[in-house]
Amino acid sequence: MSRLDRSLIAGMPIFQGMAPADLDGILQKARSLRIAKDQTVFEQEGEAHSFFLLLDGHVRVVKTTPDGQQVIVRYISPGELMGIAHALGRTTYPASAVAAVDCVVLAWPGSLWPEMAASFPNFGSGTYRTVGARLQETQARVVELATEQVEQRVAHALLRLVKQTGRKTEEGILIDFPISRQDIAEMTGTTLHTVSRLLTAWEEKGLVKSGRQKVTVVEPHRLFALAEGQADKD
Amino acid sequence: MSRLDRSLIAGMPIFQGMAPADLDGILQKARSLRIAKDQTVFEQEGEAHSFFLLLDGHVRVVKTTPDGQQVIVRYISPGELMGIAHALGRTTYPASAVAAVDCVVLAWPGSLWPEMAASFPNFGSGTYRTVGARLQETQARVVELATEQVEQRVAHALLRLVKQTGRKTEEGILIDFPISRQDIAEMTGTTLHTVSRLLTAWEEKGLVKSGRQKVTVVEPHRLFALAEGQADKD
DNA sequence: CGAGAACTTTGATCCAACGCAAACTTGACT
DNA sequence: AGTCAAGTTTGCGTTGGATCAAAGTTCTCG
Repeated sequence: MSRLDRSLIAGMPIFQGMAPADLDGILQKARSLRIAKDQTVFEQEGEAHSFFLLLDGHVRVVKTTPDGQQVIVRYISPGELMGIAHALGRTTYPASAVAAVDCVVLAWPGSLWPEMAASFPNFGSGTYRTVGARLQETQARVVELATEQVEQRVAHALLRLVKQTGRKTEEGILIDFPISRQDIAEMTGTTLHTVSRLLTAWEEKGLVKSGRQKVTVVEPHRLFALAEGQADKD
Repeated sequence: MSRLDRSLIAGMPIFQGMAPADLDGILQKARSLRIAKDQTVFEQEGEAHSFFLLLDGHVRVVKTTPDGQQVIVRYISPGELMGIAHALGRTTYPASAVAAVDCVVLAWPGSLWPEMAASFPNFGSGTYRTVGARLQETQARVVELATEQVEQRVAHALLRLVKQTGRKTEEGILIDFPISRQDIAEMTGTTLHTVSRLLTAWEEKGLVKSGRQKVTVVEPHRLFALAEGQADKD
């Protein structure tokens, strides 16, 4: 296994304000893994043996219902923790994590969590801040699902992805990993058919450009207005 | 202000395993407040000056959208913390808390949060466990809203309330505070009309008994089956 | 480069649930 | 005990999206 350099993680919010020696200590305990596209990092209901930090790539966190329906809980971007079941006092993962593209992750044995949080207070509190932030996002989503129409929900979902992982191109802001109509449907509680119709309609109005597993937001402001419920003229 | 006795809080999970002296220390810094029914404990967007522990009563936590729609995020039962914006690094409350009945709460200045978490590690970690648990519940709700029909969602909501605050009566398990059709609608993302129709239908089948601001679950098992998607015979 | 798999589009139909409207019931307050 | 407000029920028309069905595209890989 190759040696892990502290520069890999030094810039990340979670490790903010930690001494270089501490970073090295943390890295010493980590394994780094390469996860091929469509492979899972961890599996729902599986024994929570590890927790992870995404170094490179994009991962989608998916919950599957007993009857096989899937809901995408969130997308993980580089620098974010995932599989932190241990921090929540769970012994099993509440969702699966699937690589949306080839990924590189760091993994620590879950049993290390308590001592890491204790030895590196910044790491512990950073994790809790992450959990708190996710609670708020998730509650915002509950409000969306409970009060908004599909069109607004899909618009919000795209805007969130743009903010999280948008990459500027000459056409607009591209969502920086392959994402299908089905994926968007699973983020918003609708069907791929409805998403397809919405994207087509938006494309005709010049709000977005989209193709196979690819969405570019051309006019974020108008899409935002739409997300907030103001119907778009023309 | 009356003296607060440590027996008030000694049995609560959050304060588990804390020395009597610590409990006294914590209580010393608390004010106790009486909140009349329908009064707010704290208000969405308001400066997060305090965090709270519910001693007695029931509180509903409500988010209001810009266009005035309301969503009930959760009900708080005695022994639970609320308004812990500070623990999440917020300076403003993300929702309002309204007393569903006359309540008694303890309040601490929000500025005290960091030192309390530091001086009483059990209290700090207990809070984080609470936040983690709420994240999981909230994610479960997202899955519900995204995949289930209204009937299943309402059934799930009632079962959750029964579990949280159910009181046995000779008719069945009563939800132990006044709750209107409108409230149930705001918990499940539907309308009071639909809730009313569902309750009427369930009452005819003998699953529940309900009246003005009152719901009793007569046959939890059958309601559960319904919540899981198995249609109820007859 | 040709075939098949994966993804997307589009049309047609249907229905769960909403929105509106009006009546009814229950409790609270005077 | 009578009035009013708050909460609930119920009917009816409408509709946003789901579902079903089929064709069209774009990749991938042998």
